[in-house]
Amino acid sequence: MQLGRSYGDVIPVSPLFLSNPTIIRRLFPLFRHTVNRCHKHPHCNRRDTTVILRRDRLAAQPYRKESFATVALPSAAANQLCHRNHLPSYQLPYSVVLFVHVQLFAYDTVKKSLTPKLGEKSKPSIPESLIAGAAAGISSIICTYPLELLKTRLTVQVRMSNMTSESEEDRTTSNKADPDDEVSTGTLKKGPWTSAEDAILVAYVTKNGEGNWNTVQKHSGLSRCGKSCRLRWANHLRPDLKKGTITPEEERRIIELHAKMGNKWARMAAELPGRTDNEIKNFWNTRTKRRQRAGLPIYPHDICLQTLTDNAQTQNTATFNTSHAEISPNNTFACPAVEFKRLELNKELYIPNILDLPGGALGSSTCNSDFLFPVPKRVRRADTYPVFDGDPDEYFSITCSYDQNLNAYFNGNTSSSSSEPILWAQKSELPSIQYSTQMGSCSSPLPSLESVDTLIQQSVLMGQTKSDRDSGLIDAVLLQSQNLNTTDSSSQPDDWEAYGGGDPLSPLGHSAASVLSEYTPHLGGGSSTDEHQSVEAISVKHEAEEFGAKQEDEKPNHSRPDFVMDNWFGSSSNAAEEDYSNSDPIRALLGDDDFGCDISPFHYQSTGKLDDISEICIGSGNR
DNA sequence: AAAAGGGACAACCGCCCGAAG
DNA sequence: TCTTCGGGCGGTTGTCCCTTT
Repeated sequence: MQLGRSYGDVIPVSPLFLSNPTIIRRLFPLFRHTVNRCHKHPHCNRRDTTVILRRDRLAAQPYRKESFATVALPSAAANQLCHRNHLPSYQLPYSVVLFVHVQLFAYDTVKKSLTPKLGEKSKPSIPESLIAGAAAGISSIICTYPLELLKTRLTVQVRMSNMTSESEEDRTTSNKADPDDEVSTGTLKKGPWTSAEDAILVAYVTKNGEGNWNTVQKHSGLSRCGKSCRLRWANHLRPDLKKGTITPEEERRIIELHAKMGNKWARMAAELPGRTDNEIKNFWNTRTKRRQRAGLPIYPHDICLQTLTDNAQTQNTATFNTSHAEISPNNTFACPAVEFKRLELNKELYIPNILDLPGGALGSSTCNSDFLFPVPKRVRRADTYPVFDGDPDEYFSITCSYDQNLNAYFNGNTSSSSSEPILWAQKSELPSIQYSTQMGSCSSPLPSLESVDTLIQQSVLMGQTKSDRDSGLIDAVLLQSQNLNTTDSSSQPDDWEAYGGGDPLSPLGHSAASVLSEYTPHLGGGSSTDEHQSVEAISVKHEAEEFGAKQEDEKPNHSRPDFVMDNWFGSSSNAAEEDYSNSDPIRALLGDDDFGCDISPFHYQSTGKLDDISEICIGSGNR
């Protein structure tokens, strides 16, 4: 299967993925999949399923992708899953879960930790913000990535598979460049971003919105300057970014825009949703270079003619206006001499065919000289714009030849192409360099591979320890609380219970989701009203709209995770409730069904349904 | 099959500009 | 007027991957 430059979007999944109806119903629209026999073992009845993320649909439904997260599995379970599914050991299985599940788990974990056991002395009163912060922290480190960042992870894993035995020398080098060193020294970090930094930035922007980039460092702990944060967000992490190569339609639009605007990449990006100025600039420069090398014109003739016509009309309009209205100070008719002068200068270098030039440059006196002749700095006759070869279809016959599937996708016509491979390449979400020095062996990724992973493993395995309170985070909360509460708190009401409202099982009035979104320590800073609207609440609103908001009379709390799940997964039937109450959510979280081993000794009183969990084995796909 | 070369691309940095205080 | 900040853009670098040898 040809996937272009990027192969990270191919995800072999376990059979459980296919057997879970809710996952299929909710996730599969985001994927294309093909089922293949197991080639490794001829007599094996198992079928491999190759799943490809459909980023066009992800982009069309941003609120859905926000609501899923991936969770790393403990290594033992991961190895077992790989073994069962005949996957190489370097492929790390992940669970795909609803983010609200993770939040609920974090909530209950914190709650359990802070609730005094029978006969135990009651704990000091703990500020709500600290409790919520602890839950938020646990949630964030359990979640490996939102689904949208899955590809980043995929790329890393593929790299790991290719790294057989990196020398210790390289590790030493990587240690020297340890970002922690820079953090400790207080200097601002430069260079590629790590996924951990990305996660922090995403969390910060999700919480506080865009803008005030210089405060990001102060409030989030990132050792990055504001501009670096802004660029990272704008060019890489923004959820509305359209990933993938430029489509022919976009390409044509870029050409048109460039013919009108010149190198105004930001303005062009504004006309192309999901594309960044940098992306367009890179595309244009590459395209220009390529076409110059091939001796092809920069602008197809039809665009030249179209722009020429447009500008002629504009000029007529302008002429009409100038004869009937006041002459604006901005009207460039006021200074034609400048344009003529520059035109003469350029004529000395190259007298182009009319079709070689952007129509805007030719037809309008309002254009600037740079765009009139966007020639390279070192002008050689062969490097200037070649004469159009006269074939009107030359340009788009090339691009359209591989675009039929694309058109089907972007036009929403998927029926005819559902069995076709995705032919365009997907962009890698992170610079590859950032992992290259940190990769260890294939079978056991180094903790330094990603600090996030380490945290995840620790977090997921937290319950395997003797005490749930082994979490340093919770200990820190307790410690800080004790510092804050110098008075005896035994007589004070249980804030946690009070916070949770009347429901002894669920976080009711302040759901875990709302708690997490409302109180996030070290991230708080702004105070806009939007900050109190959790991502989940937003998702619920979208979902409620989509499903007609049927239960208005019941006036559900839209921020409640159980409301989310009811809306997403249809029913709140008794059977479902029973199922949920009987399940061990962490077992489900870790894909227990598929492992058949005890990998989750949590004794967890669930507050949410966790019947829609499944694994994704992240690996090298077709490589 | 392996190595080398080169194109394509992503992403970063630095400089500059305009707006706001 | 100066400073700060956000943003735009050009240039550059490093990596991936395909093609050629």
